[in-house]
Amino acid sequence: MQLMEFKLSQTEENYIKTIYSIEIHLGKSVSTNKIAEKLKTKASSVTDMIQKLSEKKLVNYKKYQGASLTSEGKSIAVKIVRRHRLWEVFLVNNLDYAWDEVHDLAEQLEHIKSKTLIDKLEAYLEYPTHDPHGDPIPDRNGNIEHHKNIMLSSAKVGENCQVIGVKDSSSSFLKFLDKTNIKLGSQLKIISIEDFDHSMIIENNGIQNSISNQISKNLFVKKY
Amino acid sequence: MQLMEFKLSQTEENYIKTIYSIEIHLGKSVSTNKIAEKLKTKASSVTDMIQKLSEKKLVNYKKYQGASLTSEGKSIAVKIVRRHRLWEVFLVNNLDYAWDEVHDLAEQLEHIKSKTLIDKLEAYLEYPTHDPHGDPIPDRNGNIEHHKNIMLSSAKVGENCQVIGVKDSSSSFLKFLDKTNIKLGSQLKIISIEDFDHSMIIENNGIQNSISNQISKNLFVKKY
DNA sequence: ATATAAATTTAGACAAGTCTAAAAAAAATT
DNA sequence: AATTTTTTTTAGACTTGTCTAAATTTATAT
Ligand SMILES: [Mn+2]
Ligand SMILES: [Mn+2]
Ligand SMILES: [Mn+2]
Ligand SMILES: [Mn+2]
Repeated sequence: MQLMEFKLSQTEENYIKTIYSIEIHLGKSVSTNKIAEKLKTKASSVTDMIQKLSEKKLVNYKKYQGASLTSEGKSIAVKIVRRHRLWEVFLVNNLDYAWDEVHDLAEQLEHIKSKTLIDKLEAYLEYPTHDPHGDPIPDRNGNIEHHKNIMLSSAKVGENCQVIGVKDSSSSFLKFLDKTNIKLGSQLKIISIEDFDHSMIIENNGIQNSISNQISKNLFVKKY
Repeated sequence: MQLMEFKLSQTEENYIKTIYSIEIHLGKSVSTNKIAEKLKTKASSVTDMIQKLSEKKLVNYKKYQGASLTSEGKSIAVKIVRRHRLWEVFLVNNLDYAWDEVHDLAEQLEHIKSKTLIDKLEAYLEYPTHDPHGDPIPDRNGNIEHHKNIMLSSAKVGENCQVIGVKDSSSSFLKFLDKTNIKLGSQLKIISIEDFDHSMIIENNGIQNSISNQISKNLFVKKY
């Protein structure tokens, strides 16, 4: 059966993307309330929409059992994520936005409909593999690299880590990182870990800083 | 009275832009039917919308008298035109689209809401003054150059003209120009004009071509 | 096992924008 | 001036997506 081309509304796309991101995160089907919370809408509205998406075979749904994406729904979600992240790259690399400023704009731009636009944008940006927050960009066929979930918080004293992504993309978190001079690529050495609250002293560029567990739990790193 | 910031829907913006372009063209208030035709909607829908825009003081409206933009409405329209044309420049200059492919995409992109995006895009594009069809781009204060309405059709035998814009931006017209090797900046010499149908023989880059009146009426030129 | 609490779904209403059909006004013809 | 035609407006219905309030189901706690 060939992939039908769907013309989805902006709203439908937002629901699909939201279900996708929660499902990835939790690894199981997504509750009505979770979706409502993330979309800042009401549970009753969510029920309506997932029933509609279920009729379109984009969502698996049984009453009171939560929702999960079908493979077709997942493939649409990945396309939306691809558009979102490529636009974020453009905004940061070309238009000189800071990494904490681009999310809301990308939320709009990801819904622009065109058969050719995103591939042309990707070529213009020279095929970036990650967005400004370190998240992988799916390729044109929907293949997406798996984020290895190593958080800074799991590192041990004496280890060296390189920052490769942020879990929380909120402006307040990103601005804190700017202030502390932590960016993608930063090389951090764990000097010590406080038993009581799991805060860490890290060395970054020769400078030592204390970092709360709240922070270290939101930084993806790779050890080296 | 200070300029209120309006949050208009995409639909409202499209009505305003449509009224603007017809009003500019005709120089008088715009009939319900004309708007309906251009927006491919029904007259009754148009009546509803212009009444709504009238309540918002963006449109002057008296029953059965057609609609015209207030100065506030006009200022909004110019902003939309600015966004449209800057996006068209980006699509052609940076993403390698042809000039006949960008209109529908710009129709979507012009509705992206942001206080900063368009000025940043304009800077990135290095402050272009005209879009790919030769139409002037309003500056950030809403000032827009007046197109001098000299059409190629009004040129006389022996005169030299430079193409500076197209009146019709339809894909079929633009593709015809591509085929005939006429582009913005092309220098045309009028070799002869046929009395019967006002078709012209023009010389372009050393090559002579016959051009119908339909064509010459849709090319903005300046004489030199 | 029952009672209580929490989550989910249904029912009914509303706003935005659209449409068709009918009524009213304006314009064009005779 | 009266009639016909065209344009515009109104009335009522429909769609998408939202909400509140009430009903139902599932989960939790006694
Ligand atoms: Mn984002
Ligand atoms: Mn991102
Ligand atoms: Mn255009
Ligand atoms: Mn244009």
